[in-house]
Amino acid sequence: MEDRLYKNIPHKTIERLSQYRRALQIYSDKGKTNIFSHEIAALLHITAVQVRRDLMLIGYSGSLRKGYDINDLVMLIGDLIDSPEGQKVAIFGMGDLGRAIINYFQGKRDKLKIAAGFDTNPEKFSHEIAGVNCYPVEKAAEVIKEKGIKIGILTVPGDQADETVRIMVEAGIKGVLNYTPTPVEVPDDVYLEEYNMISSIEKVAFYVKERK
Amino acid sequence: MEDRLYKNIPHKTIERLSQYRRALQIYSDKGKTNIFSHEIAALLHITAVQVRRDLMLIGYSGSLRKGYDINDLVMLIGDLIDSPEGQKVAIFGMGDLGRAIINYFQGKRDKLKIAAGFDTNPEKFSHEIAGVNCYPVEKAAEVIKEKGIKIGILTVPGDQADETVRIMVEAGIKGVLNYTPTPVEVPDDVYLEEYNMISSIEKVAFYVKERK
DNA sequence: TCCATTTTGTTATTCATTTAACAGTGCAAA
DNA sequence: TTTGCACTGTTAAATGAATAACAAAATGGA
Ligand SMILES: NC(=O)c1ccc[n+]([C@@H]2O[C@H](COP(=O)([O-])OP(=O)(O)OC[C@H]3O[C@@H](n4cnc5c(N)ncnc54)[C@H](O)[C@@H]3O)[C@@H](O)[C@H]2O)c1
Ligand SMILES: NC(=O)c1ccc[n+]([C@@H]2O[C@H](COP(=O)([O-])OP(=O)(O)OC[C@H]3O[C@@H](n4cnc5c(N)ncnc54)[C@H](O)[C@@H]3O)[C@@H](O)[C@H]2O)c1
Repeated sequence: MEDRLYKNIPHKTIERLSQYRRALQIYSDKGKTNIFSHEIAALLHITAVQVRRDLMLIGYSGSLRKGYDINDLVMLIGDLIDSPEGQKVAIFGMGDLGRAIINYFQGKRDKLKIAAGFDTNPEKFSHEIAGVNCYPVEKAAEVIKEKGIKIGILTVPGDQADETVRIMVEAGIKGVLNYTPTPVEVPDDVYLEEYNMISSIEKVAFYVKERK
Repeated sequence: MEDRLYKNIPHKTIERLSQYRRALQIYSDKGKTNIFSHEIAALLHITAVQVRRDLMLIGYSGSLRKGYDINDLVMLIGDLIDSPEGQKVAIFGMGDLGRAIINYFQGKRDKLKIAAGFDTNPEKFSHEIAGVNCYPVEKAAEVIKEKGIKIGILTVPGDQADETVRIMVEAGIKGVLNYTPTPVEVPDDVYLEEYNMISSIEKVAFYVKERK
């Protein structure tokens, strides 16, 4: 099974591929058609070896003299990480962070669209944000199934995280990005990614302190 | 040198310690005074072994029958990751994300305070957010030195990231948390942590797609 | 008193990721 | 032609992190 191959790509490589694509766009906009591994590396402040290794894993070969064809590479990365028919995302919790994410993300990616927001506060229902409608959470299952949403971003208050993620999973969400400081649990067939901003800030603070 | 020890603690352990502290608070608020490794593990959805291993690394010993003393542990984690005199943070870019972070973070941590914001847009200067004043970036060096700020969070537009981080470093910032999609470079004596939200979303989308 | 149970602390092992080493190749210049 | 250079692609080694394995200690009950 060909797809199996992709399963063996390290998580970190997937993250970098997403960043390579952005970096390539910058070079492409400058009118360049080809790029060397060390140029990609410089843009991301990583090593050229790592770039080549990542590209090896996705089976792309560059030209020895001209490096990589930017268009080809952008397309190949797209083939790998994008879903051809596109994927839809829902935001749970239309507060400060939820709104910031919508304003920031919407329109950035062709194949990835925020298709709905959910909240418990009726004040949020009236107006849309960057073209995204806000629905009451009670309608989550209905809206998510109707629109075929499979990805959910969790930005409710921490004490609502468990209950909300339960609703998300129930409604058919298969990937959760949790920005809440509360770790949540999902079934095995749901992919979970958590990011704790306070930990990040404290981590930076710790290493600043230690270096003194 | 005793401090050397702490240098060998894995980065991931530092992140978890920050999360342990939050979890411990929850148990403490319930009136509990002691906790077992498997209880901490359950709150964070990790294994008890990992909790014990992390605590071993910071040199804390629990009681065989009663587990860990919550107060002692909270204090020890504080001794390790907090700076006794406190640390100050500056936000560069008082846009949607910068404001969300201030509203969210300010007041959450005793030893970590957002002490200033910086922006180029004069409209931002007039009013403060959650007690945080916004200054023009030209004043960054002055304000940062005066207040003794050592940590900076970068939330300017991507194309301003390089120039802004240069200003930060110049002004004496020793730890940077970059939320911009543009990777930045800092001197060796500055600690850098980058987080790319789009990569995270694309990563979730990728694994959702692959699991089908 | 002694044994079974529970939980800790630590060492050993496995797994994941990065970095290093190097062979191979195409081109340009001698 | 041949040599040197600047790349790529791949295998090998090193580092970092999670998991497994297990000895040791404290308690309660047989
Ligand atoms: N603001 C930040 O910069 C930031 C950073 C990191 C993490 N976070 C976390 O993200 C979450 C949201 O932060 P925020 O600053 O946007 O808070 P917020 O209070 O502005 O927004 C929370 C939103 O969730 C809604 N809500 C409450 N209960 C809900 C439920 N059960 N179902 C659906 N919606 C519900 C509220 O009505 C509100 O609109 C919090 O958990 C916070 O800890 C925020
Ligand atoms: N909003 C989000 O959810 C989100 C998520 C992830 C990453 N980001 C990134 O964070 C950054 C900010 O996002 P945002 O949504 O808050 O954008 P924004 O446009 O709302 O805010 C940017 C702010 O930076 C200020 N600014 C511009 N140039 C500056 C300079 N040279 N020095 C200081 N301040 C300057 C602007 O005046 C503005 O207030 C962007 O790089 C974005 O890609 C945003």
